[in-house]
Amino acid sequence: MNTRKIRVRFAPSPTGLLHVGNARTALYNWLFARRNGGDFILRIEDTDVERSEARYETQLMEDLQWLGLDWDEGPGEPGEKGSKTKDKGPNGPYRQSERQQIYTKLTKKLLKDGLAYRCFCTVEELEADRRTAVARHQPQVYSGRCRKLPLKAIVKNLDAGKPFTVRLKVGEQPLRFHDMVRGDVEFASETVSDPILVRSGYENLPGMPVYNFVVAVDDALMGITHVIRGDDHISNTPKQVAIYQAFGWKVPQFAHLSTILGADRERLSKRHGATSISSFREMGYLPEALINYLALLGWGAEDGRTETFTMPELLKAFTLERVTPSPAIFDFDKLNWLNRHFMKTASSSRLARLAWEYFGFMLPEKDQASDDVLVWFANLVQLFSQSVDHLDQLPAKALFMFGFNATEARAKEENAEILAADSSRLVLGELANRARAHYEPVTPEIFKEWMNAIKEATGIKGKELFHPVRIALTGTHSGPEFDKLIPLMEQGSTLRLGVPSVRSRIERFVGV
RNA sequence: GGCGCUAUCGUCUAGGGGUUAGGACGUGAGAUUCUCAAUCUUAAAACCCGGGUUCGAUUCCCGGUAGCGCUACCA
Repeated sequence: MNTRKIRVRFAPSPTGLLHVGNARTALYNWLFARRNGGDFILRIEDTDVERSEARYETQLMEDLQWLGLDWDEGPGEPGEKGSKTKDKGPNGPYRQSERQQIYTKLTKKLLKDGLAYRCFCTVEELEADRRTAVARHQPQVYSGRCRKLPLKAIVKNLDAGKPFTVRLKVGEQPLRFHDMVRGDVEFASETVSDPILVRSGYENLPGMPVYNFVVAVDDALMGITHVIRGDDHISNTPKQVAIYQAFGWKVPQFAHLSTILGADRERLSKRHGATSISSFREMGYLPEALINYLALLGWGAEDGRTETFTMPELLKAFTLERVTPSPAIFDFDKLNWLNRHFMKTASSSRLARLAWEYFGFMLPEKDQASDDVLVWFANLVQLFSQSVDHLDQLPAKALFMFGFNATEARAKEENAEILAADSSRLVLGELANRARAHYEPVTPEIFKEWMNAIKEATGIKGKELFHPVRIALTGTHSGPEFDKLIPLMEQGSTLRLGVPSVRSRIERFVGV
């Protein structure tokens, strides 16, 4: 029955970093739009002048782009740090701060049509009403005192220069809307009462419109067909519906997404650790892992078992009908699992490119690195990324590749214990003998021969054999397989990165 | 206080009037490996409570409880 093109919007306020909750809202909007051939609109709700900052707006757009969520209409592309950009799309402006005249014009219309009225009640009066309402166990709503103010009284107040707010006249009928996630929702009109549309102001100096007014106006004027947002807006929705009705606008479909909670069941916040998209990026999470995880937080595939999705797969599978209404706790473990999954499927060159920055002084400037270094590093990243949750953990794991402190390795408590054994001394002695007599690069084959020979000569095998050798080479008794490690060390030692060769490691550790 | 939303393993979820209540993360055990990670196998683990409807409710209805949200001239 509704053949209008689907149009959805994501409307963040630039008062801080984009966090995972909002990012999920953006994702669901984007998926819904893309899947149904609709438009995804980005609108900046920057009416809170105190807290809004242009740099957050830029950051916001960069975060969305990083996630792969592009918009059809909105404030252009992110500009130079915090500079405002030109609108893209025919329904702008897309910043609420630039839409004031629109709101003022519509307020006048409402007033003229008798659908809204000036309210001269003071904050103190309102506060008193509220207190009595609570005492009487009644809803705290506006009494409607100024609704029936005779014209004479209004003129008198205006002449006296009294400031006023503008309130909407809400009718008797219950306010209903359909929620695609929760079904039909209904509010009795007396629990909504006459909401303020415009803050205190004067005839010649109108006040600022309030949020509920501007969202409804913007959504309607921008032709939004589906409002997908957080469930903290459910209680606002009847007010917005009343506004739509006053203007005679078609009420959109709503879909209210559940809250994302921390492990303590409180709303997820900075207190729970990293929650902003940019912090996840900085930690070396892959965008596709975050997207996949966010998709799973409050939605499940139809087959009830698929957990990993690429973006095209998500696009195919996602429907609003399968979004769950109950709140979800953010599970860092599962995110980590997904990130490990996507690190395995990512190409080693991409991983290497992303991981480069975490290695700081260990590596040369990226654009000055030779191809040999690039290839070597890609191999290193591929090997070590198997044992990390996210990329920024890589340098700690691979540190021993770049330098080797024999004294420190010996001093470590768990190492000292192993090294103290007679068998270890024997093994390392044998190893040193072989290394001394060997001037060619060590291959995994040669290394294997050494180990076999040592095993024969000493009768030591298994842990007693490998543990001390691993410590001598890497400084710890855990790490990747020697087959992979040995070539990496040998190749690395030719690259002027300060990577010690196998032989030099042994020499440094055992002594010459 | 009022209004609203929500309720299946620890977590994310599937399911739905009769099921061995399924999957995934995490956890335990085992296999593998020199070790860690990975991988494979395997185990433990859930329908908030009380009424009603019904031959039968975890599923439908009502109530309670709990959590969360809104209750602003914030967004």
